[in-house]
Amino acid sequence: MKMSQGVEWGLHCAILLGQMPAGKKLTRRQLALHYGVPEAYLGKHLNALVRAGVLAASGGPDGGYRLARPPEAITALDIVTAIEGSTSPFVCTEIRQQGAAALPRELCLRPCGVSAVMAKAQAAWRKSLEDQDLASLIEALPRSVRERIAARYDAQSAR
Amino acid sequence: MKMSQGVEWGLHCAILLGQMPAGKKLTRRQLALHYGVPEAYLGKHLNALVRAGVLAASGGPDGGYRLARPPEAITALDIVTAIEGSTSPFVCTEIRQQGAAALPRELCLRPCGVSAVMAKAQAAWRKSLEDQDLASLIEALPRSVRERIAARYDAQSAR
DNA sequence: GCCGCGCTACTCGGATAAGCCATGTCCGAGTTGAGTTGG
DNA sequence: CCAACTCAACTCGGACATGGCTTATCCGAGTAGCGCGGC
Repeated sequence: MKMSQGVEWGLHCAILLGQMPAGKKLTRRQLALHYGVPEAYLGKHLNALVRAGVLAASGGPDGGYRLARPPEAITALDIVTAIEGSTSPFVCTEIRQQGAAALPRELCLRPCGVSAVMAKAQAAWRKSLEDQDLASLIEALPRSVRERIAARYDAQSAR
Repeated sequence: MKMSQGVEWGLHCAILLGQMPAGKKLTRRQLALHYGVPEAYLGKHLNALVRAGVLAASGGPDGGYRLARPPEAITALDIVTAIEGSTSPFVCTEIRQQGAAALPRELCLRPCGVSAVMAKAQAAWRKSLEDQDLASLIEALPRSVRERIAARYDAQSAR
């Protein structure tokens, strides 16, 4: 099992964008240079975030990405599911209904215990991510780090 | 992100083996036929469970697999990690230390917030799986299902 | 009748090939701002 | 001086190659029971 690298990128980019003053945008090139990641591939993941309604993109000169909602209204789960997909990593193929000892349909109305256990664990995982909003992630950054960011992108800011 | 199919197989096989009377073994062929899955590939996952100390395998005539410990001492997490590996699906590549805005080493002594959030979610997932032992999974099976299993593998049983 | 040995059949285990998804890249469509020109 | 038009550069977005991991399979090493032969 391997999670897409884009999740890390998306989270960091969202945290970075959340520190920008209102209206300020960052291009995917800026984001890619900031973290030293391939620009085009990063764009692919940013696009997924736009589709999910987490980021907003605009084209043309002075275009770029910004948060589509205030950081308090964006959870880590929003970002992860936008990039990674909302389908559970575990898929129950109902093997209890297959093979030589297949159970008849009427005994399989309830989900099997295996599926239930995995679903429960997945729910716990999602809950943990849902309880973390972007604002708290930004607040948790050391002051010195936030100052570096602010100094780098002061850019007489908002438009 | 996609979890290996073998996790489902391993869990079901462990539940099945846990219902056998003490000493009774099942060959990988029996297990594969029972669930209608490819025998050789199933063996690969069963082998992983043996390496992890969850199952015990024996060769020769009347060989096969059995639980290495009583069902109460085996958790769902044991089985999942044995097959899926114990490495976290999320790997932090420390992109905060890379790229044009790389942070100096002395500001990165603590793990970054992103890594912490993902690790916390992963811990919640593991905890959920760890709280489920094999015995409770077997107990949760409908009585009719357990009877079918018993009837199928009565085989004057233990050796 | 009993013990030891060899054999055989059966088991698992690791080394060996295809398929699919994540990765990585490219070029094109769309948009916005600025410059220019005419009124 | 102002407004509208044209242009051009810059942006993102989707279509196109590549690699690694999961899947799938085969054959070989090891083992335990069984039968046979000798004592």
